[in-house]
Amino acid sequence: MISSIAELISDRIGTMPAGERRAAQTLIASYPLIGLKTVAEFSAAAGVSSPTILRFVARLGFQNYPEFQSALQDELAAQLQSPASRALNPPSPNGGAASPMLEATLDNLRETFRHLSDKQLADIVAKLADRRGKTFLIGGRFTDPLARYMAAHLAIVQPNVFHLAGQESVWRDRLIDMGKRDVLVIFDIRRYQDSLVRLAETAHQRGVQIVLFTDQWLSPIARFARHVIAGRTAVPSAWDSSAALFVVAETLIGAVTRQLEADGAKRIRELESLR
Amino acid sequence: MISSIAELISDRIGTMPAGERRAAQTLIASYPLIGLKTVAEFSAAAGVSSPTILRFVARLGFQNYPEFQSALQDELAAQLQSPASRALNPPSPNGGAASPMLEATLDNLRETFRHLSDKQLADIVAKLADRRGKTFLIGGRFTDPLARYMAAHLAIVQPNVFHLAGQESVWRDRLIDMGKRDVLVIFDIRRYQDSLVRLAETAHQRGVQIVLFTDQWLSPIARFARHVIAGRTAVPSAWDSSAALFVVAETLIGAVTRQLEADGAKRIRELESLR
DNA sequence: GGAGCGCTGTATCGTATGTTACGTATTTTG
DNA sequence: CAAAATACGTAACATACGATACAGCGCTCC
Repeated sequence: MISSIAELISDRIGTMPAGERRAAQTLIASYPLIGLKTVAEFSAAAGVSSPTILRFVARLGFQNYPEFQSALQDELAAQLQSPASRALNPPSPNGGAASPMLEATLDNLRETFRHLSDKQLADIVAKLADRRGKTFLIGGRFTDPLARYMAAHLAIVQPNVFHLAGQESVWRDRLIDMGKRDVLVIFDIRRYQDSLVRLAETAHQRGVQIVLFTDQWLSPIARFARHVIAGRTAVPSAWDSSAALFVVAETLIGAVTRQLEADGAKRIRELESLR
Repeated sequence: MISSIAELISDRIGTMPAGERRAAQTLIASYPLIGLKTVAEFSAAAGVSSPTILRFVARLGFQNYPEFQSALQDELAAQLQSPASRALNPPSPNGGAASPMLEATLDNLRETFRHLSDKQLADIVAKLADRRGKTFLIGGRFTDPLARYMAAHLAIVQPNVFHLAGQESVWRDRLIDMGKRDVLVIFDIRRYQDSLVRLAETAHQRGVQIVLFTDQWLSPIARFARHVIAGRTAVPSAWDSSAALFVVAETLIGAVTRQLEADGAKRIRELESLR
């Protein structure tokens, strides 16, 4: 079974004429980057002419050069999705059925945070900790519990935190309460829910800042969002995983709490004396 | 010091207009692959027009689109050269407040699963997938969302799954419905809630099997529980983390679904035909 | 409420890119 | 050794890609 293009090449390199073999070797040498550049650059690097490059990719079975490049990109995508950790990590000490799930989740967490900058988090924290506005939270069919989880914590450290529960018609009416200073935190992963998109659109029109938790394919709500957190959701299961978004939510909860403490919010002091 | 383009983007994303910000978010979400494709594909993925993409790369300081792509490719090249360094990267590339939280969570996950035997998981899965009994789920102040999350999934793959919501007096009455064949899944971490303990005790007396998700110090409910899942909760935050329990829950959800598929449950087949 | 500014998309343009045809060189085979 | 077949590069071509000019729109600030 030949899975990668590199294998395909080494499989057929024996049957190639001299020029094409040089192309193959050049590509393998700095795989796969040369293949992503233009035919002219590739041919120059290999020291052959451009038609030779094209004949080379044709021999590999591709209809044209762009198709070849797309294949390389897809390969790269797959490689980047599941980072090297899988190759490094010792064959899991706990070899059972749980382990692939755990490994995938660990990867998802690392990848999610790798794509998340401190600045972005800091911006969101600043907005959430801004006590001048209200905070609303809502999620989709499977992610609404995450909205509840976040709301449960935030509502303790600051006032004016509301989880939008119940039927669509109910929380749509809450739009009246939302204005420019307010934040709407939405959790929405595939399959994206129309009702949430409509909510987001209306809220956006009212000037509400939207913080969106979504998956890496980005909910259409990203269009209206001020801040987008894209979490990895792929796991070996029939369901997508929201674990990465959950951990980001916990991180934000912690950071907002710390921020409010730093601000010396009276509420925090009162809370501590209550305990 | 700004080294990667991703950093550059998150640094300036705050100063960008809406359209360009969408471009930035799209790129970050599946970094850096979209940026290697054509302007047209990039713009389509981001849901903006091509000129917006070009303005976006111009704002990042690139003279033209090809130059931007070259920069991305160079970055990729450096990354692919030393794949190990990226996965390990102890001096976190993202050294701020988020990282300790992430590290602690990763540790918690690993530790939690290390203390979790396959057999234990298998037993719980078998019980949850047993269609002869009903499944009830409930959680505490902060963990009830986890119960909801689990219920939302389980209720799809099998009938008779109920989340106990609302006031204590309400769900206490549901005890009447519970019998020997039924399962009660309880989430309870510090500070343990008396109301849940009382519920667990009564349910236990009625012969209900209890599956308890708790922290490493074990809720008093452990005394009545048939199965206990102890998750690590310590993180550098004012709050405890439920992430480990969340991931165990997702693992169980996936395993139960797989089990039911293996059992050839009619419901699963019907579900698939519905989609 | 009105004027100005900035952002965004549509449509057009020039060009760099991939593609192909053809002629020459090189190798292979009878 | 000759003749044919294969391989390779040059050059012309067409397409699709990135770039730009312009107009419409919404927003902010007087």
